[in-house]
Amino acid sequence: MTISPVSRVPLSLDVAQRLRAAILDGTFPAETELPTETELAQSFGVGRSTIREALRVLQAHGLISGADTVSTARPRVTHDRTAGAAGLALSTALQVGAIPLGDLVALRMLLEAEAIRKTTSVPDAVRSCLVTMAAAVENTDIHTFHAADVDFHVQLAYAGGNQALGFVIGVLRDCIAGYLLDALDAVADRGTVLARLLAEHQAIVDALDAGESDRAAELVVAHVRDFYEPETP
Amino acid sequence: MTISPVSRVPLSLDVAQRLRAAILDGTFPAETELPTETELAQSFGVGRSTIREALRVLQAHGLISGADTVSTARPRVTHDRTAGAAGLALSTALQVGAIPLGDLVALRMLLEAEAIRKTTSVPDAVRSCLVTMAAAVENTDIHTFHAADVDFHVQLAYAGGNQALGFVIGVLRDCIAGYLLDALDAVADRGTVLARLLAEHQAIVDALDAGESDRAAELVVAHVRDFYEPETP
DNA sequence: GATAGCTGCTTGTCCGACAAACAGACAAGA
DNA sequence: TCTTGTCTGTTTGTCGGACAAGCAGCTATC
Repeated sequence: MTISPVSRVPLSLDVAQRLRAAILDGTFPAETELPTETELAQSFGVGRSTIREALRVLQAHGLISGADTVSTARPRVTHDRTAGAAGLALSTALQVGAIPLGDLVALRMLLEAEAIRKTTSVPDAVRSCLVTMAAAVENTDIHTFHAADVDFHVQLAYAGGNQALGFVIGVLRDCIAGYLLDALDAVADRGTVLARLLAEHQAIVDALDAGESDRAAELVVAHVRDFYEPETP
Repeated sequence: MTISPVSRVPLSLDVAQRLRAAILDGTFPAETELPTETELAQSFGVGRSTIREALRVLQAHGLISGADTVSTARPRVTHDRTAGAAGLALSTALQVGAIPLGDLVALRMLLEAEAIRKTTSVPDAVRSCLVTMAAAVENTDIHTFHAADVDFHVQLAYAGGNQALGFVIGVLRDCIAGYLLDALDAVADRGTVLARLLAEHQAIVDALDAGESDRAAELVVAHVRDFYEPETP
């Protein structure tokens, strides 16, 4: 009877959990390089392959930066982009059908309305998004427009002052982005649609500038709803 | 010049993405076993280690069931538990993101109020949580009470019908759970506090039973707020 | 002092190996 | 014939070794 570990999780996942805990509790502080794979393997008493699998898991959770961007030979720094990972995971759940799109949209409306209600002044970053969008409308550049659109909403969400709110809205946007782009792609008369969207964004900012947060909240709800339920007039 | 792939992502991540796409587009239907690791390695033209790393990534995304439960030698079936993976990712992001507790609580109040406003009938599961809580009050059993408390709110959140709402509330609860338990631990007169919390939960259910969703929503907001800001009378 | 080359380390990938667990076949006994 | 025990093959989980490529730091040369 050599061993008899408590449960039956593979070593690699166990290591992943321990590494995750070590990162979260600050043993490996943020923006710091982790030890070498070989060092980790030795300190955990496992083989390098096992460590690599564990690192992949952490990477998928966004806790360590690594190969998803450049993957050069530089070791690896610690957590960042966890929000992106969460967005991806949420969007996966969405695609697989675990969560209906309509529910996500409803949630987004609720959150954005609340964030805007709490917003008193419009940050410059939001205004510059409007400028970018306007330029994109000229060129009928869907992708630029969409990027600015996303930025607009996220910036506005954070402007409300509640970081949790801003964060979740950002994740939701990441998650819905695919659908949005597809929808824009499928639209025949893009110029008109983009112009209308731009006008709606502008109206929201105008309402906020006028100090009418509640009206801005209504506008944003309508803005989101209309886009996802174009059939309802 | 043997190859020159577009960017510099490691093979394993590339394989992971292709596998992910294959799963999402139905090449590997749900509840089906994937091919053997060796077969996958051959069909992708890579080594088994590479496939294993890719599989870990998919597993972290919740797209394939594998070792997180039993990890027995049975091959592996496909997607499920993507929501759980998304929850973990979101909660990780929230922890790492150093989001103030107050913001999390505010978000939770907003979401729970909305969920309750949308709730018409109280599910039996929620009522049984009340029973469990009552028993826990008798024994001053903090942990059981807390578990039932969490279950109560999550069940109620899903009762509103919006799965995304329930989902996010569950994640938020996970994030806040640590704080909550600590707070309960620090309380001197636990019996009184638990009894009061139980009464508040009961009042929420009563309001819902009476068809007064709005009042129930107010009660839940007060319930959450009072717990986190005990100084404000 | 500046630059070019060398050396070592680290990652990404592959391969071969082995124990353990499981599935199916196959043979022995009731 | 049916049951049961064994045996073999397959598959996962893990390890170790191997090698190419990129990068850092040092050294030697101009």
